[in-house]
Amino acid sequence: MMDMRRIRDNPEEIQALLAKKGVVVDLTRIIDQDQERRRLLTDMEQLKAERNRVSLEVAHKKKAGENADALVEEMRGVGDRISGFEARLREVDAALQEEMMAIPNPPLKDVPDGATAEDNVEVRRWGMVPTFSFEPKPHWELGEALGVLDFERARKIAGARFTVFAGVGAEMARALVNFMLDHNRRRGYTEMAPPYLANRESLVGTGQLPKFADDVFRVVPHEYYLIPTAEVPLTNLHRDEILNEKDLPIRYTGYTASFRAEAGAAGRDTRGIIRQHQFDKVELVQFTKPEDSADALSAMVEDAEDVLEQLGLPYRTVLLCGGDMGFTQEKTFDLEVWMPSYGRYVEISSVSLFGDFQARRARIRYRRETSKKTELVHTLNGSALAIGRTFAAILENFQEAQGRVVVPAVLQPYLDGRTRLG
RNA sequence: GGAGGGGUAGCGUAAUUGGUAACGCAGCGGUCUUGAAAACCGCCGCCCUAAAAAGGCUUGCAGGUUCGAGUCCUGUCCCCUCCGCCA
Repeated sequence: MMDMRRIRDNPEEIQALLAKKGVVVDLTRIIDQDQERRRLLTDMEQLKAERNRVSLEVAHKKKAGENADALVEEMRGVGDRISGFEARLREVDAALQEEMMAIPNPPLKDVPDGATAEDNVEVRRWGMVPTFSFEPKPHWELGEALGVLDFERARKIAGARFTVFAGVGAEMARALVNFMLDHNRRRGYTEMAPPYLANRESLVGTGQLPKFADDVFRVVPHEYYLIPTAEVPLTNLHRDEILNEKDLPIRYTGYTASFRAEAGAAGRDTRGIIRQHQFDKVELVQFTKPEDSADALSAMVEDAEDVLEQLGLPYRTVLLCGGDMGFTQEKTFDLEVWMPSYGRYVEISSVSLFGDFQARRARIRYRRETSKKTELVHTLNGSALAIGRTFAAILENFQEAQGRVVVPAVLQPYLDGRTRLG
């Protein structure tokens, strides 16, 4: 959620920034609502002040054995007026809240203009795109032939867009998780293993709800949601908390499964394991002071990039243009791994800065040592990395003519020294 | 799931028949001291405000009764103990 004061002070600037995300909003109504809200609030508080004062007087009189009926009678009317204000305030508040919840986080000024992924700006490219002396196979064919991916049986168990990692495949998926967690831990992140189900409040906090209810799985009849990313539980670790300045930055890494309904993506990436209802991911989450968040973003991008470099996978890093960004982000870098079957780079990590947008929704603050004031923290997160897509990239990039696959050196210790699949 | 007990500031505890949240510890600042400790004084929940004053809010959460609710009523969440079930 945005800072209302920011909207009040610079509506034109906000509107221009939101336009970068392709969002057109009329802020004048919100500004009017906010004005109305604050007017009601001050009027009501004045009445409450009167009530508090007179009630105390009643108490004194009664204690002294005097009659206070006149005052009580007078306050009865005040009480009714307060109730009236409260009711109206509730309405205005709810309406304003709903509007505010629906406004995306405006991108930072240095986010490039553009409408689609075509307009993203490549900032870095690493590694050699492999060339093959034979016809390379897509990962779904390699995986089935090697017996490490079983789509058929996953369909029987759950349905489309699910995969069974079988045998050595399961081992390698787990090796990837362990490798990434160890990697991130060595770079200063504390490992956390959170719940995979979260309540409504948590999803509102990170921004998935109320607007994107169609994208997440809800566990009926309970008010639980399957987490669409570890960002939800890891960020909500500190919801409704006031952190100590000296504890910042706080850095977490965690492995979880992630669940996405992908309601709008029917027909895209239907083959293979690129787009699944359930996938594994190792996530990075960070809480920083506002002045530190920009540097933290760059560092987090490097942390994720290093995972790919350790694995030897060719990738490029792009700065997303406004039109390709999500609802909650104010700046996002995507890491895209080379995927031979696609003949292009495919997103394997997304590293984002959220400013105080999530912190305001989730009430995550810290106390400044100097001023003793509470301020909202900045939150960031990024994948390091998506396990399924990494798995697919390894199969495709490191395949050999006979259909065998070379295991990256850094994974071999996690696989009893195994050098190849197949 | 059932029965009972309990949620008050970071922690531990108070609060006459309903009368407007108190105390200790910890923490912060200060006095004193060569330094430290002790002692003493002050601060020590949140919001609103550029800030302060003033004001409002705050006893898990949401409602209700009342001039006034930590206290009474309803709903709900969480924790503890026991029973049941269970990886």
